[in-house]
Amino acid sequence: MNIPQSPSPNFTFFSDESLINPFMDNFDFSHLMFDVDEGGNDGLIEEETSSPISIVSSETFAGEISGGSGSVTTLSKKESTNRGSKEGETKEMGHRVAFRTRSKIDVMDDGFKWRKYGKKSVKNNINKRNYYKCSSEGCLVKKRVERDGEDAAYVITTYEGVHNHESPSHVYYSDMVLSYDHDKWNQHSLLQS
DNA sequence: CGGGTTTGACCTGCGC
DNA sequence: GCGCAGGTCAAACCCG
Repeated sequence: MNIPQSPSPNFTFFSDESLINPFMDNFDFSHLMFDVDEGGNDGLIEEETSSPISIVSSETFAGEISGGSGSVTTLSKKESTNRGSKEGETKEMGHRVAFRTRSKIDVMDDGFKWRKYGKKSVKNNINKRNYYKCSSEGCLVKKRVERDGEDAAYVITTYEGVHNHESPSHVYYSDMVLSYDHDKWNQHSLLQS
């Protein structure tokens, strides 16, 4: 079983509440979901058969991993397996990370610069889904942001891909975050084992 | 003027 | 094959 060092190598800004106290006035974690290249089949997937991003199933872990303040779920990599051979060379879907947070604001500042490129209404959700790309040159990371259809107080943010650069925030916080991640993923390791 | 947002059109995959 | 839904494009627009 392979445990990632981070759900998204360059996405670490949210990882420590102490780093973003002002921001935490506006949201708190409800769920953390992630998907990685390897080890994406370590059992948790089984609960995601009906939906790659199942908020309900992730509740299962809420109490176990951190006393209910948050949860972690590995997502099935449906897109990659489906498209696999055809688009594998063009799509850099190595990582997909989804967060479900309770937030007053739709777009959370994760330290990266995003450019909005689309907005769609999706089925079973009265709220629109927003599509963002990383503004950095050559960086293909994408982000989807949508309000939870069942509870608009929650925002579902999905990251796809890996940044090929560091964010300003990452530079400042990397040291602390690294230590945090280590503990966090150890927890995850225990959970899965 | 450059960069970001908006928004309708278009493309693609999937289920029937 | 067709229709639907999700994802992306790109022109127009906005703003600092």
